[in-house]
Amino acid sequence: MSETVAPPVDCRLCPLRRLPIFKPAAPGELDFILSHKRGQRIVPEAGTVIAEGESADRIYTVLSGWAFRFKTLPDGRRQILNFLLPGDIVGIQAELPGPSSHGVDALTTLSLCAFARDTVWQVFQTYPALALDLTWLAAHEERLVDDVTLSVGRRSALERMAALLVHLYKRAASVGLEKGKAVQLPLTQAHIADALGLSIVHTNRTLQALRRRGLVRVENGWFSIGDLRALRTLGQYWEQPAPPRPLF
Amino acid sequence: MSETVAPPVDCRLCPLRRLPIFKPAAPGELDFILSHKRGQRIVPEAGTVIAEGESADRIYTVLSGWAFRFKTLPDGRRQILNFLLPGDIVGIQAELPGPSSHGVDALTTLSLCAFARDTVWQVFQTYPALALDLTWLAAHEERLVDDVTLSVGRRSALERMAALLVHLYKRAASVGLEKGKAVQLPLTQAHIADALGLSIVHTNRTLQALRRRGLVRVENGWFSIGDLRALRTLGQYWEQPAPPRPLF
DNA sequence: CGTTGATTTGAGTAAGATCAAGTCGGGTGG
DNA sequence: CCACCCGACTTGATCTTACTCAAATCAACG
Repeated sequence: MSETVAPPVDCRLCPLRRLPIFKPAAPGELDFILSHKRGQRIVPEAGTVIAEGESADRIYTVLSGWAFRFKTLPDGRRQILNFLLPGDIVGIQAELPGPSSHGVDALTTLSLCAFARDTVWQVFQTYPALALDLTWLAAHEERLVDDVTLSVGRRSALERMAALLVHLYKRAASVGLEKGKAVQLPLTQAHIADALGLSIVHTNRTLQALRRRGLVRVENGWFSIGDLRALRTLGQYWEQPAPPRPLF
Repeated sequence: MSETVAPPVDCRLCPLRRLPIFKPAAPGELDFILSHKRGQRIVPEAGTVIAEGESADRIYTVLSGWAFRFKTLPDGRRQILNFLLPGDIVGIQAELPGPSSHGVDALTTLSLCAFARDTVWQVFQTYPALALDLTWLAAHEERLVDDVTLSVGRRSALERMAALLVHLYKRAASVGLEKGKAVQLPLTQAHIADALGLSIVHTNRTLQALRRRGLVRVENGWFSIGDLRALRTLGQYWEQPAPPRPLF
């Protein structure tokens, strides 16, 4: 897997920080983060960020691109746990040393800001506020997984699909990936199936059902929502309004 | 809901700390924790610890008893996200102020050690190592939810049941709830159904299938495992060996 | 005893899985 | 340029798992 490590992007110029969903960094924090940064890691489309069951010595922030977290059963069945977009952090949940209980794969070319694992400890020792931010990010991720669990456990296929699409659309839009009324959706139907706990065939038919009803449009990698209200109602999906989130 | 607030149990005498799965507290930490403790909260069986959608001003550690975390859809369908046993922490994931995205109910009479929410911030400011422990506990919980998601999304009913029972047995045993070869299982089949994303009827039949095969025994609230190896194989469930965990 | 909640059983149904062929592009090599 | 290949997507048919509906049993409890 051809990978690149590029010179670090200067955090003070980070394009993500200009987005309104991220809260501004406190004085000093940005310099601290920058000083601990170990460079960019570029993972190609479909590449492995963290292999399931291997221990990683880095943690990352997604600078650009899409990825996903997953687990597999010994016999190969895979469940996608959540998706990672710019601003998300990769690998704090593996805080305890030892093998990662999940894998992370890239959906698109992925640019990651890399940090040594023990940066976490430095943060806790010297920037309690930033440490709390990290914990916030971890807790936020858990919340996303909670939602997925609810979906997979208790929503019908159609409802799951509706909820997932609204979720992804909103998240992509919130990090500036909306172009007009559409966002790029770099997922194959196999990914969607693994995220929803469905077979590929049924995923296909379910997606078609939503299309037929005019609720969503999907065309060569882009997708847009035809009727947001109807999709939300169908999926019983309303995310709680989110205050600006930290960006590590 | 009749509730009690009792005088705090002295953390230095906490019976949980003697269990081998918990790592010893560093000097000073125990006094710190004790000094921030706001007393015991006793929640009766089936009582509400945190109502879904309400903001809680406390966080808790489970001293004794069982509870569970759940989410519901607007139409009432419920998904149990994970179970809480002695030593687990309740409510850090709601670190951001605002309504809790999940509810917590007691399965048995529950004894909780209560702390003010801003204790978290105090911890981060004054005991970085303890703060890291809190984050570890949060990350650990996420891992449990990851497992549930995998189960609900990709395991068959029988596999899910097998995996859940092994999981619960091991956890109960690890906090000293094993009596001989059995542990008390304070769940109704409705709880199991909501944890596995199944209907009650199917849960019942699935459980019977495991019983018929001699893999588990369940009798009036107690349960024991007939064939651990077979259950693990059936459920494709092997937890990773866990180092001693922090206890807040 | 009567009530209530939990568990169990039976019968019929439906959602979603599986199996098996397609189609439809976008490359690649000849 | 064209044949072919491969992966993603579709479609149809059939099968299974798990859901729903309905009712019976059972135990605890007042």
